Amino acid sequence: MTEPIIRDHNGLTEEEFLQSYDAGIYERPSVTVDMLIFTVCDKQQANYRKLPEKALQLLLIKRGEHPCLGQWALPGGFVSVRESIEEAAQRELKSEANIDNLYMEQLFTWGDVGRDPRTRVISSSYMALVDRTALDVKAGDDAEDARWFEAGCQMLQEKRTMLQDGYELERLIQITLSHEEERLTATVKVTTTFCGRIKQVRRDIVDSHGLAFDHAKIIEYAIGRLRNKIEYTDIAFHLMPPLFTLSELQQVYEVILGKELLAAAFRRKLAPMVTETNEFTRDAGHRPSKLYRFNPNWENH
Amino acid sequence: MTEPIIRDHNGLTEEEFLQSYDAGIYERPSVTVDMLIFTVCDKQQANYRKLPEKALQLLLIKRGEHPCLGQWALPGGFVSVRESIEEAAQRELKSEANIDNLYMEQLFTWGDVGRDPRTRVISSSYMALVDRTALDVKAGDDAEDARWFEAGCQMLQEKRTMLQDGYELERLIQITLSHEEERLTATVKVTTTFCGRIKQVRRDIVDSHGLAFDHAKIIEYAIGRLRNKIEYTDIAFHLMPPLFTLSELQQVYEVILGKELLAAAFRRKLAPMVTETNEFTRDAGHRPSKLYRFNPNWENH
DNA sequence: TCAATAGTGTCTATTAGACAGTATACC
DNA sequence: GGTATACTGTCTAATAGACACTATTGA
Repeated sequence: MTEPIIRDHNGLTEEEFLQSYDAGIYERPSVTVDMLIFTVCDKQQANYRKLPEKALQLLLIKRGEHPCLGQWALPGGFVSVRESIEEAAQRELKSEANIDNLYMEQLFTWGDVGRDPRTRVISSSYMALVDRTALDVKAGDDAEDARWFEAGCQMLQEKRTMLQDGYELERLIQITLSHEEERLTATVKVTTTFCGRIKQVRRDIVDSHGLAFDHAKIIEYAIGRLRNKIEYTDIAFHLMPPLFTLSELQQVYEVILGKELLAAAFRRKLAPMVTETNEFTRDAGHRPSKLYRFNPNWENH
Repeated sequence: MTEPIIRDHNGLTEEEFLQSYDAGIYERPSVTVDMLIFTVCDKQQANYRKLPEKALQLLLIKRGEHPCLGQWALPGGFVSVRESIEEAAQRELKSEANIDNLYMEQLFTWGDVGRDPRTRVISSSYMALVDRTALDVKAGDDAEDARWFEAGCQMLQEKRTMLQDGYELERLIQITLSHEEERLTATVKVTTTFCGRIKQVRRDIVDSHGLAFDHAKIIEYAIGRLRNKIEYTDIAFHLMPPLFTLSELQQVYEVILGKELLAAAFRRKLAPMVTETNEFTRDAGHRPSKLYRFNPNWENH
């Protein structure tokens, strides 16, 4: 690919141009990554026969510095000019959850002007899904400043207003994050406007108790995406251990979707995504359950 | 919300901390927006009776400066520290397509280190969908440096390699952009790795003729997203004029999905999304077609 | 009249929801 | 035996695909 040498209106070749290029003339924003690291864990079982309930958990870090000192924030940090955003996200993941190889997906890049009181900060959010049993316990669990919070997301209100040529839909969504005595809550207003055939969505934080910056918005967005993608992709398996029962899998779906599912239909639908093994659960106080493994080739039957 | 005054390990309050905060100590990347402005236009009809074919078009700008001088690029520009990313995207849209109010959605933020030879550039891509009939003709159409290119996206090769605990799927996807004599092509390699239950996707540009920077990757990603979202959302209507026939709508779906659809099933499926009017097409050389309007309330029947 | 599109009816295959009913370990 | 979960069978409703058939215009 030997291209002819092209000169610009100043008579410079590309090489000459790049040598004279001054990158410092414009003010630049800072770029950070925010990690949403989700897991599913077992809650205490009520009686020896009952199965333990599952809960969706999110890793948060207590801020030890201004701004938002003492509040809980998503793990994250600045992207250096010598690493890609993905690399920064991986680095953050390694340092916060001590995990190298896990599922990670870019969610959204948040770029409002007043997001951070220090300076202009643009932040790419990434969602990571971790199998709890593979987690290094030391990270997050005991550390004074990093904790797994049980995450809940509930709709408080839905208001529809008709306009001349469309409507406005305003939903108030409450985020709850709890870890033992600690309980953080926030309300996010999600406004969907449909005006003159154009659809627009905006998110505003109505109130936020104990959650740093605009992280309530990001968490609301992430849970929505997780709920959505679990319906038509296989991401849920990233939350499962290598061997699992179909009941456990169903519980994971139920806790994320926030509704009960019928076992028969669930099994039918997920059958192609799993391979059965010859192993069974034991000592459960009831009929043992067959253990399954994820089948990565399910999409091409 | 009067919070107690909290002091950090240096004894500073948040206000004091922010006053002493020096934003300039770290090197920062530049942040830009890249706009993928899609339309659907009518191609020449072969005979007076035939309906005109539809084509998917994308707006590209000829670069008048280094780097990539003379190549075609997505419209875009730097995000200033005093505007949000959305505002920068809107501004770019206004200046390139002269449209204020249209559908826009953030796609992905590209942050590899060597993307731009000038300096470290992180770029948020936005997809905008425009009804061609609402477009200001002066923008894009005649301008020497801005043109609508017919966009095509075709799979050239699919290769599946089995690994010990998973597989790797490598697809070569060819992007074609043409405007009269001008014809740009690029090949993007999309590698999906499924290894140890972790799914990862990466994109590499294999070759790129006439397309600036890594824009081939971005275009491939955008067309994929468009194809995907048209199946389960109503975004296609942003490409339609206020009144349209169901056949036109079907043609738009067909050109985006790259396959033919059966009219009966298509009409059944889209019926709830549209409202019929009393108007008809005329002078078509065949049976007139009823005109429909988008029904923004379709989701709650 | 006929070419070309518009629009409908219906049969079939597939899938999701509902729920009853059977199976099985462990205390 | 009783409890709690595991798992299957089957009826029904809804939906998608296929395709034949009818309708309607302008040249």
